[in-house]
Amino acid sequence: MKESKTIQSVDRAIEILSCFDQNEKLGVTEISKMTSLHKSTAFNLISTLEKAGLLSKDLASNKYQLGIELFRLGTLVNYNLRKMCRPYLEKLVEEYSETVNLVAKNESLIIYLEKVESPHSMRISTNEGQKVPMYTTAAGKSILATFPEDEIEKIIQDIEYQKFTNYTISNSDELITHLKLVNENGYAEDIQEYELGLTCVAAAIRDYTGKANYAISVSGPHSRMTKEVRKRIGRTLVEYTDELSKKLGY
Amino acid sequence: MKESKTIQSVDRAIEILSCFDQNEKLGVTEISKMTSLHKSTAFNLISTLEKAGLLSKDLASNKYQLGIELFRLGTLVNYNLRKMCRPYLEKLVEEYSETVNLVAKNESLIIYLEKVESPHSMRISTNEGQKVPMYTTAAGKSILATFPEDEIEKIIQDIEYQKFTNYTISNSDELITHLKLVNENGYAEDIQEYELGLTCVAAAIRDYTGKANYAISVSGPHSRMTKEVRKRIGRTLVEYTDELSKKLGY
DNA sequence: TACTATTGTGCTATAATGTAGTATGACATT
DNA sequence: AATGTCATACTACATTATAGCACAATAGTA
Repeated sequence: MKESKTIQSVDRAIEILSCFDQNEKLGVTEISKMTSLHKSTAFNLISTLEKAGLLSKDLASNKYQLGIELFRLGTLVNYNLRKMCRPYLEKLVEEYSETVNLVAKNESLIIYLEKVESPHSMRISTNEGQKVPMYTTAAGKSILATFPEDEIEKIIQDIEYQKFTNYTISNSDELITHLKLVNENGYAEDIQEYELGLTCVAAAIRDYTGKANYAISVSGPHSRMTKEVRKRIGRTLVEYTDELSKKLGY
Repeated sequence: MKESKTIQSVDRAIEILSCFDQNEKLGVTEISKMTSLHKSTAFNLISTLEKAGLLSKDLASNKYQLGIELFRLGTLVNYNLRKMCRPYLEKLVEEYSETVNLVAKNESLIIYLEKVESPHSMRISTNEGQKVPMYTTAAGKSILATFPEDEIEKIIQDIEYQKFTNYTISNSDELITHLKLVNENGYAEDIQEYELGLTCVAAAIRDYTGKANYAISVSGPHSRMTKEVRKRIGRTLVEYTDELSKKLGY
């Protein structure tokens, strides 16, 4: 991939939007400091974004926040895929009464695209838009396992293992063992690897190349996610994701 | 409001993103035609957006689509408000078993921010990000009714009434009558005005100025939304939205 | 109440940037 | 094999965004 030139003002505008990762509301000066842009430059960019609805001004505090138009554009992302998967997510919740997520690969992370929540009051609750490392989630592992070995090698090299629980995968050998198991079973498990008490089963959705960018995962409290239950969920997931993969041309 | 100057390249970049309203996937040439930009200019803008993750290239078709980063930014919009309202939406679904929406004002339209769906198989299903005229929805009317008379006048002037059903409000007098009723009751009704068989009740959430930018609406099949039911829902909505308004400093 | 600090916003000259035109190579279709 | 269409690369030039300064409004402090 060539280092293509980017357009400065667009880059800067996007950088400004990204400032709102940490803060909900920001003033011009704050933004200019965070981005190291001249206050005047920041102001012009902000005004442009505001006029387009990507930012909106809060009249109470005279600060800016992310605008509705950005929300609307966000809902269009992967719209068809999400629409296509939704009935499957709902079926899964009906069958197993656990929270079901559709996730997408994003660099070395996965991001939660869509969820249907468990009806139980003790349930797993994820947030759409949330990002989590691949190696520590069932969904991430199920996606990773679809990649050819040499690519996996490359991806694995850059992982900085972080110990979330006692069960978290903490080195590449462990991860590769896991991935092999995933390919044998067709689905991946995460048994309290990311959070104590949280256990997930996931299977990947492949496209026409055989690679996966998406996965469906079922997450429940460890106590309810017994070996037996996980096996049943896994089988259903494989069935559903196979159907979806076919629809994507696999 | 002064006609502030906007930054051309940022404007153009946003225009490119908006092209994906109609089409999920677009090539460089298509985009350059839609935006009347030189192909080369479009390419540079697209590359910039792609590098930032706001667009992503589909390797199969060599076309571009909206990127995950845009989705992630979208989930941050009004995050706190949505989080604050969610428990109320859920309570409403539990109590009335109809689909509940949180909507926001956006110019002369309302946009669906968040929903919790009815458990019934016959249910109203809206899409987050969808836009609908204010005058033809309970939510829109409930918001409009909170504005001072002179502002209402101004907004009403620009409405182009479109007849969706036999019950659709079709002129400003009718609308004003409706709005008066909304202020008497504290909540708004839409009885098959937008779509036959679809009936809604809504109440607005006010901020510290007394104006409303958000509303909660309950939507159900007309057959289930009897006068009696609407009244009960209305009262609950007023109670909940009052609580929420207080949290916003009203 | 007066004073100070900090804010958002407006303006302009200039230097840096984005732009359009052209070129190329890849792929598909005929 | 030839033609057309596509995404992508490069460069010179003119347009554009930028930084610096100025100012008014607000918030905070003495």
